[in-house]
Amino acid sequence: MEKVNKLTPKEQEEELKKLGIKLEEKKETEKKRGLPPLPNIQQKVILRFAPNPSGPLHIGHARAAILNHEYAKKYNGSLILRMEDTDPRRVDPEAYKMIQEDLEWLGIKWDKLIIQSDRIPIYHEYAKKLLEKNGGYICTCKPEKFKKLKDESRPCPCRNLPKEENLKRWEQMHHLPEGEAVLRVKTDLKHKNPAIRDWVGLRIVDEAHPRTGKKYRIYPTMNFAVTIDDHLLGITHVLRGKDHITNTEKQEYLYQHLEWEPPTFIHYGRLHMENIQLSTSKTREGIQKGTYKGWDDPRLGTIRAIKRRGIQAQAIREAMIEIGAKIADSTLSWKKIYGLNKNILDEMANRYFFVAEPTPFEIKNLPEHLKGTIKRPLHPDHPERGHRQIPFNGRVYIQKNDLKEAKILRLVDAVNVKVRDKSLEYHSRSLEEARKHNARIIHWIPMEDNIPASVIMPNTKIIEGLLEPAAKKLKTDQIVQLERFGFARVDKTNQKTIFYYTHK
RNA sequence: GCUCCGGUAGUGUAGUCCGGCCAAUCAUUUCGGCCUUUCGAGCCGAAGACUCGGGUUCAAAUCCCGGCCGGAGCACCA
Repeated sequence: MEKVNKLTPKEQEEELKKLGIKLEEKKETEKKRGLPPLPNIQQKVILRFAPNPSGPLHIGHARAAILNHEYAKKYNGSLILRMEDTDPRRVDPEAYKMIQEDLEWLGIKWDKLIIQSDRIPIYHEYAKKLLEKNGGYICTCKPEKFKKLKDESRPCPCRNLPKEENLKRWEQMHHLPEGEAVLRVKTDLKHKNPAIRDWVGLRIVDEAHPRTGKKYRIYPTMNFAVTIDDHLLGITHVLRGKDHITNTEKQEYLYQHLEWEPPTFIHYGRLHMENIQLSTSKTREGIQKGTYKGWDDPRLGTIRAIKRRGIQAQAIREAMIEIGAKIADSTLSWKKIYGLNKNILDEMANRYFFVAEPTPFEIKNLPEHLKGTIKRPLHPDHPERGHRQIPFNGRVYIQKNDLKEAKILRLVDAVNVKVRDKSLEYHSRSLEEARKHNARIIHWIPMEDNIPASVIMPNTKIIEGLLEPAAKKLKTDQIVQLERFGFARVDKTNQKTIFYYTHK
């Protein structure tokens, strides 16, 4: 083993060739990765992603969206984006747009967009049908009274009304004040889970809807609207969180009443994100209080925050595919995301010098002929991308923390210097000399030609510094590696270049 | 409290249905070496797990029972 490790990569390769061994096993196992097959594939697979438009998407939504999208692709099926806005009080009018932006960034394409508030008449129509089939009833009981009866598995007086009476009550319901009547779906009053017993399908809401105003007063509940839509849209598989397990059970009664075949339901566990709370309502609160700067505050787990930090959609996608749709909860670690992201970024990000907390020096006794311009590749593995030029005249900024305990330093591609108290003195030129003295190789910035910059860290701390002149060409959204500092995304490029730090 | 569900390395995941080929997969992570004018990348290698206790069986990560731990639901929210 030790012997092998001492060999250079090339020698190792040659050794392998001699022995007739080929390194191809890795590729085979990679092909095995991916999502497990979906059960009950008979016809064209139709899936949906159905968010409540109450804010932009976060990493938890990304899982639902990506999983549905991946399965749709896998089976050449289609994906429907459905906005579930049947509670006027829980709608943020901005969210319709934000959700679509977030999905586009994630690389998710949907075949059809459905907005439930456009479909209220459809739900009313099926409400009537349900009453005609005697699968539901209009209940005018006080909530407390109904709850008491329900908990004792007893029917309320409204339950056994004839359907003609229910249809009449349905018409009257349109003029009743909020809270006075609901349409209940008949289930099993003896069901061991009281929540399932005769659940509410439609209710009166006296609140202007951001999209339809006061046009409607009777809105379906999520369970009612979802069932009708999933059937009408031909959804074959429903992939959703395990918090919907009892909803699935509720919905099954409605499928029975309407004599429809339910889709295949798959529930996955909760997704936590290390050190981050994902709740949209709590995030909104934080923004209103001023704790967060906005939906894209780098401390948040929203898609826009992650994007702003330079995380690639592909990294998120890979992580989600790996987590999959199993029922056990899982915690996504930043390390995992960073690792996946780095694989992508390292290849694409060009390199630049950024000196944090710059300290100025004039190198003493620098031979005149060593002044000039140094050239460094934009990417060490891709010389074809070109080079950047950095003027060197002995007057430089270097990073404060590079001076600690340093005796001899090499300014990369330039010269070696001796560190004395608070000054730098020319020592030698060659790299070999630097190696001999075990000098740390550090980056630097010319004193006359540089660009002010700051890097916003994931905890919102700001690190001030200077950039090399070639960084003038940087444009917003480009991702670079600041050598020896880390990857960062260009956020603004005015007088000063502003970066968002991605990771090491 | 009641009802349901889960528990494989630091994290995620494969294997669990149909017990043996599991001295347990892959990714990420961490560490060591090689290479390198970035502490990056690459290459080589290593570390690290079946929640616990019983039972069934020739044989258990896998089947059964119980404990522990965790989660979900118990709305006129989604």
